[in-house]
Amino acid sequence: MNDVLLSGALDASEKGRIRQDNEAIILPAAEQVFARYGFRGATMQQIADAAALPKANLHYYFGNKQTLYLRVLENILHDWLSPLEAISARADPKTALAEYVGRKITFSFSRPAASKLFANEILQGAQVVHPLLKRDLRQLVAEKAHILDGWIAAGKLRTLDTTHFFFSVWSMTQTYADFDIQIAAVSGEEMTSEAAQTRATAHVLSSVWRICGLE
Amino acid sequence: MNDVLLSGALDASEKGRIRQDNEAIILPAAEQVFARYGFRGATMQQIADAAALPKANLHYYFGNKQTLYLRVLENILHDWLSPLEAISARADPKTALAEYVGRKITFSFSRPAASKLFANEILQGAQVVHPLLKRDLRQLVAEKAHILDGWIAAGKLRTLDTTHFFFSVWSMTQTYADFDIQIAAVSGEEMTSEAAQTRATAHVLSSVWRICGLE
DNA sequence: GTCTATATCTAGATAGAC
DNA sequence: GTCTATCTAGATATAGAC
Repeated sequence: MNDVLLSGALDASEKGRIRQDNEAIILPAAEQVFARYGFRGATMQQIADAAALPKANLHYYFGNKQTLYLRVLENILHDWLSPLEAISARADPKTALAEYVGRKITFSFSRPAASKLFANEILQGAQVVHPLLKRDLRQLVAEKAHILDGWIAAGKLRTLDTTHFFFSVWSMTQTYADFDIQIAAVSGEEMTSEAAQTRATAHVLSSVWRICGLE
Repeated sequence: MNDVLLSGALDASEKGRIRQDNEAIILPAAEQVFARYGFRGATMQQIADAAALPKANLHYYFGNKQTLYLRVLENILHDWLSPLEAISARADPKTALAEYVGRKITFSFSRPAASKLFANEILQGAQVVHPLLKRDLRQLVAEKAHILDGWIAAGKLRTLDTTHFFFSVWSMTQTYADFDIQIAAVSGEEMTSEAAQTRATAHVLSSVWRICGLE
């Protein structure tokens, strides 16, 4: 007799492994669906279909829709924020900005669903991430803006509003993910090809440099 | 006896007036709710509550949710597009761009819900407006990019990708509506004050001018 | 740990009295 | 033209056999 099959009993490590595997299937599926419809518009059934699992399994692993949404959002936040590391006081301004813009736009092209989910979250009131924006992101931007102000004082950059500068860079880079459909429709080509992405990156980087008086 | 009250009969002009009045109450309420939750996330009950009318009245005036959404979106599209009029071949480049950026950012500050609804529509797949983007908007942008290319050829502007330039200007200006919550959280102030809006406009305009080599 | 069947609630939409 | 009551479909969530 096979007790494992009959009773469903699994030893601790096996149980953990199965859970890990299934969560790794469910979370990306949920990211896609939440990205497209927002929290309220997304349905557990759609996510289940995208993951090719019965709907009940999602509840077994995540309890409820809200928790699943939180888990997906957590995974995104780190990757959304990490490009800011490129801006450090010691770095060369032009190189640092190139790395920052490059990492932001690479995120848009490689994980458009993640960017869209974040956009939906903010657009729909930032119910979940508002505390994080108000504390952590505000603090982080203040630090990085201070570094830019230092570069301006040292005559390395033209004068500009360094806080609004970040709003501009975020929007110019994220638009390639969030508004990809509009961009494809207007430009007449999908931005999936290497060449198209290189062209977009060159345009944004050149724009950012010009804003800073570096070109 | 008052036949009007008892039978509900109204003469044609009165019927039209009541309809006009009620639609004028329902449409802005619908704009707010669709902007916040997208088409699928929004509920007719929420819209009814926002309009302070029974839910059945929405169906009486608009038939169904889809039609109501279409009517709201139609009202937005014209105002979203019209700033492009500022770009004309005969205009002075610096003045034309100032007017264009000014009108785009004014739209963001004066009608944030309209901008958000449009953003949600694109973000969630552009189910409704995709044909319009692919035909009308593409054509319009091609014309305006051609004008900018002419200015570049005439040495009035620095070399730049004039199509991607529009993606950048749209994103930089619309971010003040679509991501207003993030901007308020990070900058520490609501962008509702005259002074804050003037500062944002100055930053974006100056950035656009620098991208074009006009400053 | 899986998955069918189901309970419960809320959505869009309509009927019909007023 | 208004609005309560209600229909039906589809949503989240759970029970319970396997």
